[in-house]
Amino acid sequence: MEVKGRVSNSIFNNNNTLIQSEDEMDLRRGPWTVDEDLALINYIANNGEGRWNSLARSAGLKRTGKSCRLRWLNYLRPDVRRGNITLEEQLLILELHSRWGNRWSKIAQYLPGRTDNEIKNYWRTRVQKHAKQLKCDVNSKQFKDAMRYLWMPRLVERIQAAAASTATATTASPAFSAGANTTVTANNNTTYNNFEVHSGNMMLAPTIMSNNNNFGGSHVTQSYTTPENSSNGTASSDSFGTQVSPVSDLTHQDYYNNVPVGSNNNVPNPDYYYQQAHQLGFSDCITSPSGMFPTQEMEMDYFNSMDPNTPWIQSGDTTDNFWNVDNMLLFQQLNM
DNA sequence: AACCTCATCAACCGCTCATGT
DNA sequence: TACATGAGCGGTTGATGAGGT
Repeated sequence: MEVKGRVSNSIFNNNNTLIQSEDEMDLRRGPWTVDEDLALINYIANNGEGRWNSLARSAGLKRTGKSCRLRWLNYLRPDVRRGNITLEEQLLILELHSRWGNRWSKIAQYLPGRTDNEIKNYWRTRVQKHAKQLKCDVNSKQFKDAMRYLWMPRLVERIQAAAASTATATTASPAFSAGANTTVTANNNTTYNNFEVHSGNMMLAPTIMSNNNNFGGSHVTQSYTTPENSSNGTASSDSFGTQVSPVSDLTHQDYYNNVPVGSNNNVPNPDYYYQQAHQLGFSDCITSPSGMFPTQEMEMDYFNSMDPNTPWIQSGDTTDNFWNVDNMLLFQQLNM
């Protein structure tokens, strides 16, 4: 397939004499062919990259310099990492995006081998999908809270679980504790079914058995203890001193050096996210009534905004759903 | 089998910033 | 200092394939 298009600049020689006007040029657009790729790779191998407009001409490519640069950086570069975004990478993207917003190229610097384009695509297709499911804007406070206090800790747990299952032949330690009651009554007598224990803090599931969507004044009156949690309340205060460096001048290695790791030593400590909330002034984080949100207000905002028909439980890709198969099973057990 | 919908991702576009003259 | 050019960034588009009906 050959797609021809106009270019934005005419070509001049060293004497600034017009060699070829825009209209005379016959530039290709659209998908790159294997031959074009080879031409670009060979040229860069011999001459290096940079000066993309002249490179395109010298390499005999009927492409704009921009197009060559993009093709090289996003696809042909030898250190481009391909394949699915890992859990660790997902976590990092969420974390860094919460700091920097849509600074894709900056975020990409912290994910070796990943391109800004790839991260941007990930964000648009996966993350924004969740926002859509929750019927809230991806930049809204509610969604950011959900991301920080639901999604990210969940990712950390799953990373830990994966690491644990790799490290030992035994079953990965469950992030959830059985035996918790299935019904919780709030101050306003709203009854919540279908909750789970989440890193020792109870997390309300979306199925809220209430006739009243207004959470005014409500909070959950029970808390739960898990093996992980048993140390949270006491030890975490000591570890609050661990901080990630200020945003501006972190290097990629700095970042990894500063994110506290759990006992596994390879993965971040899930407490980290709760600790960060604490540092932000949400000192109720760990002991909040529901354990889910740093403040009751956040919890109310979040649940008030939720549509009871939100499709939280979905089939398909479990790598980025809040509710994966494990959670579903627990969910069912708790409600038998 | 044909059609439709949706997710994914490569590629393009317009803009800004940096650098050279 | 002003202008031209190249490089890079973020937003958007469109081709493609997978899955559902």
